[in-house]
Amino acid sequence: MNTGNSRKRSAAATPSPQQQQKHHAVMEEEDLDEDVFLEETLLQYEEDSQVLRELEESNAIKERLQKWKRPSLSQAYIAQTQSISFQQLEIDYIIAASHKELLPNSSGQAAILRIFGVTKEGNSVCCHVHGFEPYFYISCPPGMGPDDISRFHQILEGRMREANRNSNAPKFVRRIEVVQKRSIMYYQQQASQSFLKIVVALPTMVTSCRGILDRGIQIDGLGMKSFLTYESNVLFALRFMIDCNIVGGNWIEVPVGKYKKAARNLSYCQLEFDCLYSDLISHSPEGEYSKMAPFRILSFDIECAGRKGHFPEPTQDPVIQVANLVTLQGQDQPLIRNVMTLKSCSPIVGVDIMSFDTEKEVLRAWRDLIREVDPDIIIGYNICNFDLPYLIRRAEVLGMAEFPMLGRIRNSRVRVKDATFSSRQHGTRESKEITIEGRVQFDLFQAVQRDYKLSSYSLNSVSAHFLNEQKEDVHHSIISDLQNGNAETRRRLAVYCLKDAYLPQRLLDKLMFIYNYVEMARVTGVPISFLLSRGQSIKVLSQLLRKAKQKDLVIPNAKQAGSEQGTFEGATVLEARAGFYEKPIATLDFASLYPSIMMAYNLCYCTLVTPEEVRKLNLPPECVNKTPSGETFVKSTLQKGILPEILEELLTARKRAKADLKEATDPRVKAVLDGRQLALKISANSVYGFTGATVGQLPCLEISSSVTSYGRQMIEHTKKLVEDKFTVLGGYEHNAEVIYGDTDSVMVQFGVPTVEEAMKLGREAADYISGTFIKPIKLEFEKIYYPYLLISKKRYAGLLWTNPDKHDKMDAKGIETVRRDNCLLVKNLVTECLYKILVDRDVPGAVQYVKNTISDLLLNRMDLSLLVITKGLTKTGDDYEVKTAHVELAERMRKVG
DNA sequence: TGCCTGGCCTAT
DNA sequence: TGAGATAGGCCAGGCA
Repeated sequence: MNTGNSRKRSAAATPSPQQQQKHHAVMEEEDLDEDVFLEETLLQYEEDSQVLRELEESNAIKERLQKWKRPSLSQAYIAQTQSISFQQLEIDYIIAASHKELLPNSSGQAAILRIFGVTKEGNSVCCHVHGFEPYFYISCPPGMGPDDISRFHQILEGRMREANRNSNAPKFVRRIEVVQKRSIMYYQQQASQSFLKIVVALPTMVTSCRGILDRGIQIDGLGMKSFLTYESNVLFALRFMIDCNIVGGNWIEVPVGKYKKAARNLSYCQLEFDCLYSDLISHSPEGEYSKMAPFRILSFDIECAGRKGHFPEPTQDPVIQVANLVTLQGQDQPLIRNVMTLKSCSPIVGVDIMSFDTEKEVLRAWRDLIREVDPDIIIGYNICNFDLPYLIRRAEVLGMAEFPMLGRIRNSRVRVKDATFSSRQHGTRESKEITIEGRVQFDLFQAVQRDYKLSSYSLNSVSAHFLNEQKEDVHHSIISDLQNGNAETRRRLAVYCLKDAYLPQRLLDKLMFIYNYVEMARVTGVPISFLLSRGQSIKVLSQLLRKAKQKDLVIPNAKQAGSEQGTFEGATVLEARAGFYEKPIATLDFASLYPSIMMAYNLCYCTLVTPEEVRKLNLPPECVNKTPSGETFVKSTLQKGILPEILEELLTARKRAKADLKEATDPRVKAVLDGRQLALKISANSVYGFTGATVGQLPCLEISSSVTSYGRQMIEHTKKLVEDKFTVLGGYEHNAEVIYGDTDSVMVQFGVPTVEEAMKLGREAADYISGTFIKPIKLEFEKIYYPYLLISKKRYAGLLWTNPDKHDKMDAKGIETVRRDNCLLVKNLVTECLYKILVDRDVPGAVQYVKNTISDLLLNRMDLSLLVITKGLTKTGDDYEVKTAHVELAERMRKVG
């Protein structure tokens, strides 16, 4: 890599001194934030950094600061003659006094939303949004008139005051409106009914108010009455996004005249202003607005001088180096390469080295870098659970109160919270939650762990896997020695540290995380930060709330809405006729099985009919479907389900994205589109899981058990149809046999000897059977396995063919070769066996191979202990058990063969 | 030795 | 207040 070259390029990207000068003149005239910003920054240095003040004189520092800074604001922004468009990355809110000018009739404290983002020129934005109020719904008791509502309001206000005695809020319940809505639960004949929209002063009051209504309140004439609340568990920032049609990572525009420049800057952002929520224009992410702003991405890594044999602890072990890499989104070379070292460090070509005498200065310099560079996204490897908490704790230990001001809000500290994330999918994980206001944290460790199944998640092995690149070879144990050496040894450490900052950036690019995550945020509507910190269900809920809002439906907050807790029956796995098949096996698959079932049978919360209602309403049989699990849903002629509608939109959008992807030539556009089609597919598949999540937001087991019951029926139907139609009696050469099938697939032996013939029959069968199902359920011919080794349910291997000329690859499912709980020896042994069986077609040879390998190992125990790290060996200390397991495996293969 | 249970990991 | 689902194979370890 030519670092000299990239340095020149990055220098050209920042404005020339002359340009700066020009802006400066204008700015002085207008007394603008740029200038104030600079002044305040310098003041800050005087306050808390003596060393920097001394160096302030030096040109090197000025140059460095110049390079770190964002591009200056253009004239039009400064003069406020242009609307402000920016890509939003983060939205949060604060509690503060209402804006007098924008909301003259309001008083007291209010929630003010803050949207952080970047303009297409690369200027940072902090937009304070006023006037959006927290609210939720309850259904309106019948016969409630305006007087009753006003009385109800008074009672509720009183109860709220009682429950929040420490609060000095002038008012809790701002107002109660009657609105026409309908619950999303169950099919209902009347178009809508009255609901009360309860608007409260602050977001936290929603929870408190819900509690009161849950427990019940005394109402004249009605007695003690408890209320089911609706949409009372929607996080305030998400509520705002939904109501304003804002999706994660989209572009927002505030027209000229609609924004007021803040009198005092609360943030370090270049453009900071106030506006009303009703004046925001949210652009859907299409065309120009599907592009990405040039975010600033900081990748960093720290090194600590741990004591020998101990993992570094912030209470004792100092931070000795911090490496930083700053890259603009969309560029392939970093803008800044920097290392901060404790004690001197020899130069590294193309790297800005800052050396300090004390650890405090190192930490302070890093804080200053964050402030000056102003990154939108902070990345690294395991930064959320190691580097960031370590830095913060370490600064605490050193008594540096000024350190943890890393966010975009002036004088505001980062917040650290212990959090646990537990799901059946990922298990229970302890983690630290660190809030850095206005900046997105993206931990590559978390992202890779979520999105990829690997045997090891160390930075080294992940880099080797995806990048074919390894870490610099420096062992932990010698870090302290390198630090205590000289400028040369510390240079070696710095190179290591830099590489650890460089690899996460490479992974981010290679795996296209920015594109994929921004697209996921856009498709599902949640903020980007939710994608790493929250589960799958918030994404479905966000889509559901958006769709429900369009249709004037409201979502109840009840945990077991409409379904008794419990478990439900899943999919059918057809009996596996274990064996070694030397004739081609055709695989027929249902495309997106569960989504298409939900669409075909209109399964939704709002189409479900309770057994009592079925009797009461006396619905004509042609208007309803009774599912194989015994539930009733109305057909779309009476009421179209919103889950099916969401799914249709997701799947048609995916088709379009895939079509556009074919047309696209620009690699960036391609990346966006590929990220989008992936996000759309994942989203469609998680809707079913959402309805079956008994500990989720809106479980509905009637839906999920109906989905699986249709699935079971379909796979049995498919098996029967294939075996009935493709027979000698039916005019075919052989009788077809379904030898296996799982959930949405059947494996068929048509009896023909060639791949080509099997493909032809596979296609014919898929078309024929598809014709017997309701749209959009479709059975597709997918691939041929030839030969095919079926060991048992969920365990098989075969050579996979998608065209008749040559096989694509060897494919193995569920076998030791794909499992991560076996030692490498077992894995390699079995892979070799499969190769011999499937490619060489030599089953006795495979068995002999296993026996030979094992007896070799028996002869050489040394090799064994080096190679085998098995559960059997480590747990029992008896390696013989492990070997019997291998022999058994070989025996089984022999039997099967 | 066979039978059962819990833990782990995978298939879909 | 935060968490997609079930089916199923195989092993370790306890017990008789």
